[in-house]
Amino acid sequence: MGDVVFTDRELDIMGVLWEHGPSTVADVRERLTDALAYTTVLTILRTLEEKGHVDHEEEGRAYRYHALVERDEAQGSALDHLTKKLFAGSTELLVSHLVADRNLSDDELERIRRLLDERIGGDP
Amino acid sequence: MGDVVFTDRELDIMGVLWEHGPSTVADVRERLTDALAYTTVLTILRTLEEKGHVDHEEEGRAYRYHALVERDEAQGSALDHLTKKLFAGSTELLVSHLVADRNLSDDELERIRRLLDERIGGDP
DNA sequence: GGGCATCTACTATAACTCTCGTTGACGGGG
DNA sequence: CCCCGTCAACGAGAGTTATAGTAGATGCCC
Repeated sequence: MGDVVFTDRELDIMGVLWEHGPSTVADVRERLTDALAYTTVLTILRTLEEKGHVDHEEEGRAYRYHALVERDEAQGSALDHLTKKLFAGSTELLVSHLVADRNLSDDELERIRRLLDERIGGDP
Repeated sequence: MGDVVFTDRELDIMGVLWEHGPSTVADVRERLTDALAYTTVLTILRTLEEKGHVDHEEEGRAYRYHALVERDEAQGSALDHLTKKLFAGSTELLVSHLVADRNLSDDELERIRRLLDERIGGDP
C-alpha cells in the first residue's frame, strides 16, 4: 500500500488518461500541454505499462491505453509521501500550512470548512 | 518562487538540518534512519550546496552544514507542485481528499476546523 | 615522531529519467 | 501496384540520482 510513484512526466500522461479516459498515443500527445515527440509519449506509456500503471488493447493498428491506477490512489499515495517526508507525518501540520501560508479565497476556506463540518458530523 | 525541489534522499538530509540545526556530516549521518556511508552523506550535502540549498562553515577540520532554505519554503513548494500535478491546481480538492479519504481522528479534524475558523475570522 | 582515526576531494558506477531518431510493418489512396 | 503516412519496437544518449570507494591531508595519542 502506498507507493504508487510517478515521475513528473508520467503524471502528465496519467493526467490525460484520467481526464479523458482510454486514449491512443496520438490522443495523449494532442492533449499534453508540452509538445513532445510521438515516440517520447509512446516510450513513457510503455514504461508506465511495464510498471503496471497502465494497460492497452489493440484498436486497429494502434494501441489504446488506459489507466490501471485510479487518480484517487495516486493522490493518496503522493499525499502520504509528502506528509511523511516534509510534515513529520502529520496531516494536521500539512493542512495548517495550507490555510496559513496560502492565500485561499474566503470562498475556498468556507467550502473547506463545510467539508470538515460534514465529516465531523458524519460518522462518529 | 516555487521551485525549491528536493529528491527523497535530499529531503532526509534537509530534515535533519531543519530539525537539529547546523550539523557536521557525522551528525547528519547519525540522525538518519537509513544507514548510509559517510561519503554518501557528504556527497549529498555537497550536491545540496551546489544547488544553493545549504552552506557550510569550517569547524576545526570538519564542515558544519546549515540549511539555506527554510522547511516552510520547501513545504510550500512541494504542496504547490503536488496541487498542480495531481489536484488540478485546486487546494480545495486536495484538502477534500485529505478529510474524506484519510482516517483522521476527531481531534485532528477539530483542530483543523479551529485553524480554519481563526483564519476566516482573522483577516477579512 | 609514527601510526591511527577522521575529514574532505575526487572518481566511479549502476539505475533511472527524459527525449527522440531510426527501422520495419502495414494499410489506404491514387 | 506503389508510395505515403501512421504505428509500435528498438536503441541510444544526455542528464540526474543514489551510493560508495579510494586518495590524500591532518591532527591526536602514545
